[in-house]
Amino acid sequence: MGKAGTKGVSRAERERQIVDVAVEEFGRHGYAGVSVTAVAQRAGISKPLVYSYFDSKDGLYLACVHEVGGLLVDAVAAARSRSGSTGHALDTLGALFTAVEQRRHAWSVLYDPALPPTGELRDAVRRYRGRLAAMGAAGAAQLLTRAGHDDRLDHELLNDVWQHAVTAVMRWWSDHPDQSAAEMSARCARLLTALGAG
Amino acid sequence: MGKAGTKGVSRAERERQIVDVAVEEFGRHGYAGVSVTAVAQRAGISKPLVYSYFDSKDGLYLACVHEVGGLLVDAVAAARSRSGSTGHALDTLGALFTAVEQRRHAWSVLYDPALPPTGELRDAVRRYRGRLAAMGAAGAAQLLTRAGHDDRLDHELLNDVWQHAVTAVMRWWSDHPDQSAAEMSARCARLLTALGAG
DNA sequence: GCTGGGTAAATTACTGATGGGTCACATGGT
DNA sequence: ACCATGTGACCCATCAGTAATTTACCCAGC
Repeated sequence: MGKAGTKGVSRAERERQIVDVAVEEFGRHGYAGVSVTAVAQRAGISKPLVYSYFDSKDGLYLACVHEVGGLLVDAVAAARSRSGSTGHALDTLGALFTAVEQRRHAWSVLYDPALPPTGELRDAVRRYRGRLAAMGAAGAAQLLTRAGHDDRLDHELLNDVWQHAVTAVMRWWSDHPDQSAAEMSARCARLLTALGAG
Repeated sequence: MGKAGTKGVSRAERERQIVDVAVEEFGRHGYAGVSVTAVAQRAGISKPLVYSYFDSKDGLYLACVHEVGGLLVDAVAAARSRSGSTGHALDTLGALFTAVEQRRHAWSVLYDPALPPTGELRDAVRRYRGRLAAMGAAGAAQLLTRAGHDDRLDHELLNDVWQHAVTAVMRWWSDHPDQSAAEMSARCARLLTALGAG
């Protein structure tokens, strides 16, 4: 690469570039599978610059978490407010699809199962997951109570299953880049009706 | 540690011990999150012995894959033959629960999303996943065709969602060690009926 | 019944590569 | 001249993988 010296890119702009690259890399290969060097190279800069802006690998991942966490939470909240408090699953899914159509690996950043099990990173991830679960699974709770079940652990488990199901859809979408958000919505609509759930 | 020299443990027995430990470690922390040294320590032996028996880290993981792959495929096959070719999802789940009650991390070994994307390991995992999908999702295919949908990609996606849903249940179970296999079956029965699927 | 060697079961100590993280320094704009 | 932007080179821990060696078991032949 060329010599040192500024290239006319402001810190804020550079941070956005780095986070963009990092979200895709972390989403693809997971926290453990990505090296800071790799992110720096794909962003066209050197490793110390990443550290100068984000302090550590965890700091970089944390920035990604806040980026995609905010995106997803906002999308689901907006969908819920549009379709009333009894938001159906399909509306939530559709909102997620359009929100991440340009950044399809965003979801995986929040749902990497191999994160370091301690520290601030884990806490931030859990907070965002919790907020998504609280919103996305209000409908699930309705389902259960309507069926006469109100076991607390049942609710927990159903939440987990729902979030993993979304993960499955998102990963499948990553493997089928030709599919549009609208097509994904239609596909999920077919699946949901075939399953008999509204 | 003590000196060198045999401790009166045969190779076959030692291999079983190592694979047992490795399945748990790999299931907990994923392929990338486990070092061969850690497996050796938890098995009470030294690293070179692991290499002498399994050649490489991939070789060790491969042994784990065959172990749990065989276990799971056999369990699902038996459940299917018991409940006729139109095996319901609940029977499959119950068979899985009892099969892995003593090794609850087995499923995660087959469904680690961060495996090295090339090589024999990936192929073996894909084979076992494929066999499980073919059996477990025959019922899903019925669901879709009965609802009038026969899109090939829809089937693919539904398969993925089903397998991720099982992953979710298995991970939840790992986090709730007090639950028995029977309780898990009952819980999943409640969830399935609440969802309206049979 | 002892002895001695062949072999299986083990270990300590190394190597080479990679990855997180740091330092001293270089460059460009204002 | 100053500060933000930017880099090459380095440090240290860890990890996959590999000698070289050491100990215990087993079984011939005397």
